[in-house]
Amino acid sequence: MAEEKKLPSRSEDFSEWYNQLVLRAELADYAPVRGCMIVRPYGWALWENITQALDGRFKATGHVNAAFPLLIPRSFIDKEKSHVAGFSPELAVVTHGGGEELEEPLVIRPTSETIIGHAYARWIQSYRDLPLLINQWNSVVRWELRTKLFLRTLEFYWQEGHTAHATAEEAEAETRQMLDIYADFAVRDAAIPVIPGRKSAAERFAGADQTYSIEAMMGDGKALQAGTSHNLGQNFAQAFDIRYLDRDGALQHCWTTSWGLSTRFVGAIIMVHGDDQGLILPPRLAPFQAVIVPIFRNDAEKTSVRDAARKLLAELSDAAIRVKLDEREGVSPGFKFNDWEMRGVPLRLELGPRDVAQGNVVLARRDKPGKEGKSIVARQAVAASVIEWLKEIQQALFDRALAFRKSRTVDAATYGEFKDAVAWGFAFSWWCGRSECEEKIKEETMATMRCIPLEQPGGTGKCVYCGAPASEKGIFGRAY
RNA sequence: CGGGGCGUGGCGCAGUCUGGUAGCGCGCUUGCCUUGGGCGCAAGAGGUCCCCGGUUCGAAUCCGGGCGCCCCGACCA
Repeated sequence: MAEEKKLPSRSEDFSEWYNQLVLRAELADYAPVRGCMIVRPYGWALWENITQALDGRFKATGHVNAAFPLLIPRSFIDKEKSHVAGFSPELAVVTHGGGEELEEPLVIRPTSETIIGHAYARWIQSYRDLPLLINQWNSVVRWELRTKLFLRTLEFYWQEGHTAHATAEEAEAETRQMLDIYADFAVRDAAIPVIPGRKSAAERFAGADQTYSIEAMMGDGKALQAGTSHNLGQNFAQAFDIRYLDRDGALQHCWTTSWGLSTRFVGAIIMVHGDDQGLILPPRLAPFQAVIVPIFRNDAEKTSVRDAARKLLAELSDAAIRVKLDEREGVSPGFKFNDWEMRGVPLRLELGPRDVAQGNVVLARRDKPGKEGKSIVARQAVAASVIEWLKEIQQALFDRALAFRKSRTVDAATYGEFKDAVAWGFAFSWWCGRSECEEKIKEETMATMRCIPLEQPGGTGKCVYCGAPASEKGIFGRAY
């Protein structure tokens, strides 16, 4: 078989493996504008499943969806001083409309804190209006210098939740609740182990008092921030006059939060689970959980196999399994096997004349290559087996990813150990909390403080860089 | 913005050094044959050689300028 049919090896050239996989699995394509991405139907189907998994959780916790405008007056961005500093360099600005130069330039939203803050100021009068819990699904634009499909594109799709509360405690509880929701989604639906934690001041969102994130380790040992939740304190409330009258008749500023998870997460799924054959999708998010490949030699066999395959399709669909029957003409079963493996379908069902005659179906799981992952299942037990196997695969993917992360995470106590650790994975080390140490580490090792995990070992130690007393350990790693 | 690579049918590339008929593989179309791991055979379709200017009898090729894309760093979800 020709080399060009294969992906570059994941272990030899992770970056190129990733790029080609995204294109060949037909998740996305390059757009005419640099750094922009066309999300193809298969990629969008995956994203839709992500959105549904999250949206259900948002609604279950009292959030509602709305839509705010794409265009924001330039002056809005300038109202919150650290927000301006953080976002100005990467704004796309509209200067003309209807053939005329605009009096005030409009920016294409890089995030919507400002325009939503403006609306909240008008909507919130009383403590009775609180909390206000709104989410929106949209796309935003940030003029990034270096882009990569899904991981960092000029325009990306995401959800951004924006809430306003009466007290600091409520805002903090909301911020943490949403972080928990992201972590739960990542673990249960995407089979991606994540480390929930607090960001350092240097890594904080522009305009936030506190930023939390879930951090995941990719298949090359690098870190990816997979979701963020910000406690904005009263910063935006003050900048946009979001105030309410409390029970005692006193005028108070609100406490606000924002939280987001983007199409970047698709990149995480690819980089955590994929292998040299292509994608491996977690069953709970896979557009197709199973694919049926019919096999036949002549017209007589074709008819009987096709009829059997269609019955099987109906039966599995009735069992609420997302299943696809591949009836494409003119391509061999072998081609289809490879094709669906590239696309990461968790389970393949092979149905040929032998199987029809013997009342069997051959099941092949995507996460175990070759013969090891194949078994023959009695026809009447197929639906039950598929459901069982999908659960098993979901769990196996998580277990494998967690084992991988553990194998590449070192409790580095010395700076020497630390440098070795971040060259290929994570270091979990004591940190004094000073930005100077963080900065030096970054300069010398290219590793950044990913987060201070919520889960701490307790006790105290010495900063891995400067040796000063430290009360918390941080996760460090090279990041996307 | 620094470093590197590259622009030639849809995709991947050769041809550029040394100017002279635009080529190969894959893909695509049609027909036959195949189908249990990326089938085979045959016949076809498809190209402003990134753009502009210059040199020349003649430019994909040489010279000048521009544009774009990808990769690696700094910034970032």
